[in-house]
Amino acid sequence: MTEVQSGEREERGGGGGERWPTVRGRHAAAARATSRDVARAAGVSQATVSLVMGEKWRGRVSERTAGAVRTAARELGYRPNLTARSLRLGRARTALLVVPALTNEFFARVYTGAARAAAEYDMGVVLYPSPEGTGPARDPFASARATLDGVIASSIAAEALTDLREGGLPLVMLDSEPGRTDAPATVNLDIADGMRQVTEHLLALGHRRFAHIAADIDSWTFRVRARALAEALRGTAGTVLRTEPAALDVASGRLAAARALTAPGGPDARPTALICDGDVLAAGACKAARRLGLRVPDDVSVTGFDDLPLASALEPELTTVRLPAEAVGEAGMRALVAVLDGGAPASAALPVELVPRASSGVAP
Amino acid sequence: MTEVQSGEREERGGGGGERWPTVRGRHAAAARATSRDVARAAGVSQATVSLVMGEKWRGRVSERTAGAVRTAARELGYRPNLTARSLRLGRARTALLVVPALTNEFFARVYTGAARAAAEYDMGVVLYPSPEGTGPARDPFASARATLDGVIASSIAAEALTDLREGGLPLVMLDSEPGRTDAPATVNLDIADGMRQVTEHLLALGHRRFAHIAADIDSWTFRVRARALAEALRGTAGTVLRTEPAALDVASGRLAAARALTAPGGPDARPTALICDGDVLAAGACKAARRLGLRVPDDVSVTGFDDLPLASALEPELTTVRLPAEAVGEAGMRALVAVLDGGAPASAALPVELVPRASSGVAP
DNA sequence: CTCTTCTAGTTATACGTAAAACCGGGATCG
DNA sequence: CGATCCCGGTTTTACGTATAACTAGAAGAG
Repeated sequence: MTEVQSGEREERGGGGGERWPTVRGRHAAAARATSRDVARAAGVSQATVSLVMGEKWRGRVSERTAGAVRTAARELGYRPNLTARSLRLGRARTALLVVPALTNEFFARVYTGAARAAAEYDMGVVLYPSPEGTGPARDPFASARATLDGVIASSIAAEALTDLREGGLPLVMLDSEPGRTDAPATVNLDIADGMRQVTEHLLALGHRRFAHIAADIDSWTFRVRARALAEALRGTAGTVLRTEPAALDVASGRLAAARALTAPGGPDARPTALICDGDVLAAGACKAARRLGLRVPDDVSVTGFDDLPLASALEPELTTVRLPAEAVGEAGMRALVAVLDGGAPASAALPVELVPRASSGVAP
Repeated sequence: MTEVQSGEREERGGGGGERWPTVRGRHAAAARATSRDVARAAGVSQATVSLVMGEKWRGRVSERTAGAVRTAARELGYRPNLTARSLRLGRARTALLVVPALTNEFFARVYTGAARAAAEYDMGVVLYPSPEGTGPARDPFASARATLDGVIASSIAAEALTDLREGGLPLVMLDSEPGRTDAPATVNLDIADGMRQVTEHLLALGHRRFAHIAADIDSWTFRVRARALAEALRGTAGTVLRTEPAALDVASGRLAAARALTAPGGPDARPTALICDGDVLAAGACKAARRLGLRVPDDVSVTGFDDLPLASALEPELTTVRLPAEAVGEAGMRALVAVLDGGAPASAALPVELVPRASSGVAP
């Protein structure tokens, strides 16, 4: 693999040579049949072909002619040029989905849901793996190689969205603080409820001393979790909550959990439940516990968040919160279409679900 | 969430109403400045704007005028309409990436790599989560909402590609049988070498009785693994290989491994190493071993494939084979660009790397 | 019989851009 | 001094489609 440094590209374009590596000439594929070719073959005008292909020929074209056009189209292997169509219509039927990182399965699933919903509206979704994806693509709108009708931004801080707003396109925010943005529509997960369910599940199992292995990312979803956890504990007397921040990977989770489990005060002060902000962190927490000679869940319960495949691959299987990622993408797409149709701004919050498994048990 | 059945859509479009839910009218955003607007503001012709913005004004436009154009463009917030540009140029600078499932992190990483490489060529990548993604999108070319310059297909059986070939576009195949297709270019992983490394690693640890927990998918990558494994064992006397097929999930891996570990012949005939076709299967295999009271790696070694984050989240951490997924996507994109530039068909095989970790140890 | 309406199309135009072809005038050259 | 060449632009055209505006003929209305 040749390493390619894609450093600063000069804006003035001064020097010699092409601005980009050449991708020249048309390939054989460019010999596609156009609507005019079909028209010629069918002995009609181009407009008629357009009418027939667009299924808009109610009373405008006879059944005979329409049949001839369709036959000709099929024989020539005609496919309408979507670029030309987009230009003509002024709409590309394409949405841009901005996600932090596609390798996070949550976002892959959001994409899947969005793409599925888009297909129902004969729309497409193009991805922009965003800000933190440090690739050379700087401009979301240019990275989409087509005109865009709208933008769906998932889990992006409202502040980081200024360049998206700049485009002036309809914007739907997913998984972001409701009300904080002036986006016409938002779709959120009821994260607070998820955290509440986790907490109550553990309280019901008799736990009183908790540690929150908290993602050290300053975003809405994690702030909500911390708040919901604190509130849920408030209802029960004699609870203790300790918070340990961690980056979102296994190793950090392990370190944070180790800190929580070895805090001064001895075994009697040790938390009996580790509430983690993600399954990945929970995996680390399990490691930490085992390394300290503690059994999960007998000595310490561990809970995750997200319900990744990882959660059921671990041993013991993780108690976690299932997030309807596809549904988020789907709802986001529908919301965008609603906005494009001139609908009123709307917000939705999707329910999440506690999945009790083997990593949580009665308090020791 | 409203459930939406997106069943068969009639091709004839007979009935009443619109074919698709409406997405009508232009949004406020459509009031974008065009090159003509910029021209007017700068007091030049549209052609001049095009020249300046295209960085092709070597000796054609004076520094003064170019400056005026750029100023006007900035003030009007001008962004060239990529759809129009694509139409004019006959190339969309867009490639279609066909993957089996984006939720498989391998493919998410392939996409990431392809997108990064694409950006270097000022190209874009649009996804088509393919055949098995049973969504309503049937037509890869229509699902991309733009004209395409080429197609990159990852891990798709050559037979399933007929409708991709039909488009007549340049095609690059990733991770597929070299020579089997007439694709102008292919990029493969040296899977055989990976399996060889695993086998030799285990042989060196003294293992002689193996079980191959094999993906029950009939694709090139898995056929190669089985063959390479068998060949690698051939060099050593007294080795035993048993094959257990499994679907690509944890539960199936567990069942297959359980079958392998409880086969008749008692502990002396039991395999001491489980070679799994994927980390997910390996996770299942570890579960099976532990459930049978066997310790990993003391009683039985387990190896995976892929080096997903899962591999290092498990306990013990998995010995596995790291696949340079981003590099595959990157090389695929570069190969496509080469083909578009009229280059000769080429094939590449990328090296893979054994990552020895805690799940493999000396034979008991 | 004339006027309207309907049918089944056609002609013409616009979307926004890139680039080929053109063009006026000053400098250069033989 | 006339022909040539560059410089710095402008005019024009084409990409492929969708659709508004038009039209020729037939049928029906009054």
